[in-house]
Amino acid sequence: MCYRYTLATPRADLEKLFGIVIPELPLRFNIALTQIVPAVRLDGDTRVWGEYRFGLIPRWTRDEKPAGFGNARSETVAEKPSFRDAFRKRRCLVPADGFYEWETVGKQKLPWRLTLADGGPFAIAGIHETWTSPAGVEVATLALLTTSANACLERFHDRMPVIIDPAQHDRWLHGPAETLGELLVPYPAERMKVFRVDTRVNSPRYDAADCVTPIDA
DNA sequence: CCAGACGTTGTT
DNA sequence: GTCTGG
DNA sequence: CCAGACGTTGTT
DNA sequence: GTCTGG
Repeated sequence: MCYRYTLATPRADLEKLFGIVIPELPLRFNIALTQIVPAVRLDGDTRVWGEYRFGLIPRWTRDEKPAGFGNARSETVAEKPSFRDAFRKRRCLVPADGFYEWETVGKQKLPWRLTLADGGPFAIAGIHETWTSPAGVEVATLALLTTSANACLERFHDRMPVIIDPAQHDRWLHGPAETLGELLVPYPAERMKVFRVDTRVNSPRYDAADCVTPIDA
């Protein structure tokens, strides 16, 4: 699964990956739920950069402060009432350059970071939804799709985020939804790497460059 | 008809 | 233990 | 996902 | 909002 990730890639590299102009953005070393994150979506046929609250809130949610859903299972996203409209009509590409997983050892929670083999940026399959609060405030929200895990996730659990290859970005954004099943698969373990990082990552309030520094396992 | 659910993950 | 916040 | 709060009253 | 259960 994926509830914590990083986006600390220079803007120029993200512009190259997505083929659009991107505004200056802060380097992020520990993105957590409820925070504002960027994503690429379609406006008509044009890719546009937008900002969303991480944690999708279904349109019909009446709570004052709903938590929202950080992840949606790709196997069922097309049917679930909370996600199906977004999956059909509001898919997005969520830029990242790594994500975190935790290994529980006794009482300790030890964080690891997973990246692509070359350490470069990639896109996670996302869906977005606009929620209107009881007070009438509109909030753009998103969730990340998950699939079964590859061997790199073995020591953590059996889910991982769906990573969309650059060659498939257009297909993910344009659909149609019925044809997207083959994109919602585990990324090859051979093209990823995984390494321990400092437990300071555990606190979602800690967001500094040393979050991504490899340490000995 | 109305009420109530609507979701993910990991852990035990 | 359980819920909320990030 | 993990961290941190979880409560009341009166006084400063 | 929409579907399911009673």
